[in-house]
Amino acid sequence: MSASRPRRRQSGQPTISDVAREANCSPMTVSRVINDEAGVRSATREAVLKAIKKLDYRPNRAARSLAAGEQQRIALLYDNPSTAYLAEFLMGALEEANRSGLQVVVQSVADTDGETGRDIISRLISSGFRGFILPPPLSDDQSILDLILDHGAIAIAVGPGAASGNGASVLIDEFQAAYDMTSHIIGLGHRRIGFIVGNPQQVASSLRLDGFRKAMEDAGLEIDDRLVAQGRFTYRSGMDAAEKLLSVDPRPTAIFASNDDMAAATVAMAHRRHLEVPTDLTVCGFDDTDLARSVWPELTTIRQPIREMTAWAVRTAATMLRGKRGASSASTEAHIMPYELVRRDSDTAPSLLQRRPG
Amino acid sequence: MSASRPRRRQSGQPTISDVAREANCSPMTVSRVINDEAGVRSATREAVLKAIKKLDYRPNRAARSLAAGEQQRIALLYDNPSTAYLAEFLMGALEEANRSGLQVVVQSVADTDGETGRDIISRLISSGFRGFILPPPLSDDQSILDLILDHGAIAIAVGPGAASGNGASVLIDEFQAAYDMTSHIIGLGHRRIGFIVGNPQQVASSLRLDGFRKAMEDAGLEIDDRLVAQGRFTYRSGMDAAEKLLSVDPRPTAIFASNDDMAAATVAMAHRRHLEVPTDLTVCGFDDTDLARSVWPELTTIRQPIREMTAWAVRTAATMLRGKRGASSASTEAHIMPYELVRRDSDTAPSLLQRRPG
DNA sequence: ATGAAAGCGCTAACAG
DNA sequence: CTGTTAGCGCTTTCAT
Repeated sequence: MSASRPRRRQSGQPTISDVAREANCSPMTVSRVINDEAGVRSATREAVLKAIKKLDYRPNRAARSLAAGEQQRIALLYDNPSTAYLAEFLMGALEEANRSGLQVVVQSVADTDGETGRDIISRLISSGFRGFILPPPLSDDQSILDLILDHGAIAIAVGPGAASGNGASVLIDEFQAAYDMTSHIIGLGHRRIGFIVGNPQQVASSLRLDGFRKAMEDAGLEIDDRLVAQGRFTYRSGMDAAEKLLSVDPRPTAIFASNDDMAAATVAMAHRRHLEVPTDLTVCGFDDTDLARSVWPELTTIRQPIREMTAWAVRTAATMLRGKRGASSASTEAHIMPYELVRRDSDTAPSLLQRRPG
Repeated sequence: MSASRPRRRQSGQPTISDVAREANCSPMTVSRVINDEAGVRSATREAVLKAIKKLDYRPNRAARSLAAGEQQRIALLYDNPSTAYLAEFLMGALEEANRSGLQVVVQSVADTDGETGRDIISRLISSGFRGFILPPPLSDDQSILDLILDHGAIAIAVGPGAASGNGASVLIDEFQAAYDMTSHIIGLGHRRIGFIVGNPQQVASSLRLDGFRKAMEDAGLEIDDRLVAQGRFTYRSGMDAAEKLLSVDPRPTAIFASNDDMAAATVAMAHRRHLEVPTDLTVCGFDDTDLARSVWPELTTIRQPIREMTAWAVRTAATMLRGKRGASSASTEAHIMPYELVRRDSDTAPSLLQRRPG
């Protein structure tokens, strides 16, 4: 009578039921264990864990998100940061996404034929996105953050100038990092130090400038206004700024650029003007992107753990996405990561000629 | 008797059944339409399509891969290409993956604590990966390609030197591109032209060199062996090579570097030696990565559509993955993409002084 | 050319 | 603390 229809099971992979059988419990208990839910006796948990290991069981993501009805996707928005930064940013995100079992979707927010950033975000939200990761300068745009949060979605700001009132963020102490680098340069014996400011739209820029100013001040050094030039974080803007600084008389013996791209440009400009680095000019950067190790001499810079920061952002988004309730509680978290002054070959003490006593 | 338990349906998203109801057919027919399967009357198909549009139906990926039992993931292997290249590569892959509904996993194949590239690939295959995308220099490694193909998985080579016997690949005509660029430089009036070779492990390197050689030959110019320097595609290696070339007497009036990183390094080195670019030295690159537009002067280079190439690779992988049968037929496909000589500001005719008639 | 039934692997909801 | 049941949205298999 009951002709048993052929079963479909295709991938030899073990399933939750296999584990349950092995551990002598129900699939539900296994589910609880793999989801780290409370309310499982530790003996049972142990048994399940053992069975999982024995069978080398790995949860099937598709089944998981289908059953849970979750849209395990988060959007990585970006608006033209430097390529080097973007590459790091992507790598960090992808690695962690893989680990957390999320799908990340990368979406440019720049001049996408008529659609504004707000349009794009609205569209993403209505297609089911509940999580967004924002690198600078987006992470500083409060109106974008608000737009996302107002729709009940999650926004994680990476490298914003300051932890904003709402939403999670991961950042380094920009002010202190710039302060440290400036102090380092002063410690080398420099007195006339130029500074190249970054994109004015990014709060981190002014923070770095503030750090520079404070360090100079604390060292009792005056800041020549002609020695602070405006840049926009691009190589090109760095060349222009460097040219301006190197034309000042007497010219600076050191230049601290707000990022590596502009520092690399400064080195190039110095060479064009027949100045050796670091002999004639000390040049320091910020970020420690790939570029810092590409140019010659390799740049002394501040290592900002971009990859790790993005990874944290993705991980946090994943966590917040799973814990549906109580969004408000954790959502204001700010995670401050350590930076590091990496000394390489682009800095040295000023030459005797340059050091003008008194 | 039958107390109806609460239903779980969560996402307001329309499902295949909603479409079926709207189109007055069964879910199965809708499934056939969205999968482009044969055997649906065109009238029926139209109706379904209309319903899909009306409801703005979008297939649920999780359900799809669960039911089909497919592992919709492909691995992007990489082994330390330049950051600029990597960023382009990733962007192309991610965009397309999003479109094709695949999950991409990025995996470094470089010195990952004791695990060799082969180990990593074996592990990935046994965790269910059936598709791999390989950028250079991996795309030139026949043993890696074989390893993947032998396991019945799919490998797509991006930018290999030549379309390998088996497996799909996407590339540009490296030889012809280098030939064109060299001809362009010759056309400007240059006679003493230096060339910086790329990483010897990449077949594309020798192809570019061959193109250079052939163009010189066809123009009736002799190649001074001292004017061909070995590099490794890195900025650093470019500096060394440029230094060597610029020390040759009489020095070249133009240098064609095999990629933008080395071209940028050449510009930097020229500046260090107090040569203006392009007035004293024409410098041309290859790839048109971000760097080409970052340095000053902006580089004349060959635009290689990395993003589009990777996108094609992902799309093809997706297609091949879905069409389970007849893997051998399509798997040898080679897709040649167009390149473009992008003229910017780093080239010009040699100055009169440099042009030594006869 | 179309449809009905079953079930992919997992988790929500409700008992016990 | 643990198990039972139903069903997520889709595709397979088989029948018509």
